[in-house]
Amino acid sequence: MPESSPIGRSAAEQHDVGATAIARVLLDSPLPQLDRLFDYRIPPRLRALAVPGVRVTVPLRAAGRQASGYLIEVVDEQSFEGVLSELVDVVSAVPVLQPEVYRLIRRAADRAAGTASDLARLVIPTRQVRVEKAWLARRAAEQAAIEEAVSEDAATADAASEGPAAENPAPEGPAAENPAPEGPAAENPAPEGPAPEGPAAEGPAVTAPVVLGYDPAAIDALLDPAAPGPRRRVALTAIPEPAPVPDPDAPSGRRWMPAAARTLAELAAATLARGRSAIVSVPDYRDLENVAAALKVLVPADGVARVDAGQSNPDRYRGFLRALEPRPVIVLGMRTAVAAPAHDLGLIALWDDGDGLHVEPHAPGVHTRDLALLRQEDSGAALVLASHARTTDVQRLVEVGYVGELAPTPARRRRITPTAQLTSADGPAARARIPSTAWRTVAAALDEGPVLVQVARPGYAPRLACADCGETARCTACQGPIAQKRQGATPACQWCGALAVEWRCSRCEGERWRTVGSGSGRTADELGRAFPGARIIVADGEAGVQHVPAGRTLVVATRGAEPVAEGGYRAVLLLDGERMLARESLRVVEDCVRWWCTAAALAAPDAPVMLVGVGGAVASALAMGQPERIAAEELADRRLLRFPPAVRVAAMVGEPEQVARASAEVAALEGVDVLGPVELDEDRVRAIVRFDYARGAEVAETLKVALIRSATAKPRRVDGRPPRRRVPGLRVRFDDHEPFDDPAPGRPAASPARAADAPPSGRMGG
DNA sequence: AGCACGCCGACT
DNA sequence: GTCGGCGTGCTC
Repeated sequence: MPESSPIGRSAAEQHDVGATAIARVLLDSPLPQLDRLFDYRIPPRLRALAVPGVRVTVPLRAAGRQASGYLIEVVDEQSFEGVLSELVDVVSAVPVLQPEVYRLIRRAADRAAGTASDLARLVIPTRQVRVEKAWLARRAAEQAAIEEAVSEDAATADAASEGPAAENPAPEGPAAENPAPEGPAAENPAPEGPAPEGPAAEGPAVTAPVVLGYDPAAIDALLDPAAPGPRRRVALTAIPEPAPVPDPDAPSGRRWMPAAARTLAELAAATLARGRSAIVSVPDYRDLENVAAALKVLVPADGVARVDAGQSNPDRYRGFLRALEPRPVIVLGMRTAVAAPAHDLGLIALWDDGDGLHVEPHAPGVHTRDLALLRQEDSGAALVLASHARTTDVQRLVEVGYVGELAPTPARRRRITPTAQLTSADGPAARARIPSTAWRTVAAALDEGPVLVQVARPGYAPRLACADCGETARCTACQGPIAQKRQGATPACQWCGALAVEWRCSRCEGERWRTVGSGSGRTADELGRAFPGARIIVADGEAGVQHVPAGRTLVVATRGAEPVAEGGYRAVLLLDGERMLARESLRVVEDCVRWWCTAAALAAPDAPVMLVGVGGAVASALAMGQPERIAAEELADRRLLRFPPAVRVAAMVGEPEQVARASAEVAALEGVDVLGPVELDEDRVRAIVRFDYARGAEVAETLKVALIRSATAKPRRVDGRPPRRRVPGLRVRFDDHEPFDDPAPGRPAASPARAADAPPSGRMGG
């Protein structure tokens, strides 16, 4: 594979002038039948620009005569037996799809019967011509400066040496006066602002690459390319505490965040200090801001490339181009960060792989964790799968010996105390669903500082029922669940938003309803009565809370919306465990444990954490501070049932004949079985393929053939009727998070407030 | 997606 | 013989 750089070696340099240079091109098309490389001759005028990774336009009979694509490689001999066309143009000199990333998306697409171009579109931001021109000009200027330096003093070892520091000095900053080429951290001063905690930094604040709270030998092995695989790929259990990071923008000069964010930043900084790049991928924006804030104290701004979708297009492209430069960088982003370019990748760190946001909603729906695993395998970088609560997927990797385990010192384990739900007592505490022991603990903790109460749902009353017959109240328009947002407010449908003004019970025609259950608002009211004198704050997604004041403060938060309190909460109470566990889903237990452990990690190190109303093996593992055990038990259950992640799955949706044919083809393979089909609507069915990991390649290949067949099949006339529309086609999705859930068509897009009220979903096949 | 190509029925 | 409708399949 030829070395590539943003300027790059040209085809002319790689090949004798006159020799036939062939460009192999990935077309930018979602059609599965076009998902392979096409050969084109490179005309002499384009030889200098035609390097791997650049965007090109090519002639393509049909498809509007021309298509765009990416030049993947330059070869001497064509593999297509026929007359080749010529490249029409090289769109820009920037090699946006480098060979390493192409290999990644190619393999990811092959695993999921998807197309590489679908993944390329996700992973490469849209081109911004102005941004690109500025970047190219700057790079050219830097190149010129280097050449000048070399000619002025050819004997200078720095300038002549290989390696990122010499190749590419920072454009501004005293890089020239700082001849300490020990990696990029050494060549740039830290940004203005307070020095990091710990060992005081003198002179240019180069932060000691320390990862706090973990065995230094284990961290060394992790970042040592010579260490054995399971020491370089680890399931890292995060420190379950909040941690302070210096932040000049914060009122107190410090910003508190889950310690995990700081750990990720420290790992990335340590990698950068070793002269290699790091990728940090987090599920959401809050995590991203935290890691960015932690990185700010550890590395110069120039050392970080942000590549998240939340940015403006120009900013995103700028970050992407920074990642593309041939010198080490920390790439920080969400799902797509794991597929970003990065010079000499030394670390891939993924935070909280169980978070649903790591599932890519766009085709082919590849999970960030799988992309990270593939990238690790190809690049040989270290891999950190960090979380508070291990997923069954990662547990499987641990059990097969592919990844090792890395946990903070045992003293830092977090014990979550199960607390029985009281049944008969009365009073404000009972009405607020708080057992008396927990009430006493919270009352005492409030004297010392803020207390967190986690509840399952936002709003006031999450469910209404008919006052006469008890039937759950449903929207008269769309059958959605009806909830009351505030006390006294008119209830409204959670799906379509219609106000339930002239509501009637669908069973008994009753006209009066009553509330069932408690949302965050109602719980807050009740807690106010149970703890008079405490200030109550509600954080439920709709009302995002950034700052928790000190003093007698009770924070009532829905899972996932918990704010961080300075120094940590003095107690954490997890209230609706039983209800959370009642959700019908393959991954309920994993999800619940993740929500609980994430909230528990916001408590001060020695503060009590209580889980109300949950018993059994889950509660005892949490009581021992060993959520990993739960993952192991869950995985054992899935093995018995032959459910993911013990096996892989692929959902096939489409017309009955197509699904039946594809089903028959995959079912013929060994180690493969098919569940269904079940009817989805009038003309679509769904079947689910289950297969052993070792059969993945064959299953994906077989389904890709079925997809091509479906995409190229012409509409067939039915009963001599005019050409029937061929809308549905066959759709295939691998390794769905909830493979047995109904897609429930017609429902409005889930918002955080509505997520808990997802329409009914049935599990099938077990 | 579009467009050529080929097979078959109906015409000069 | 040859024209043209439409279904099939390919795109370097």
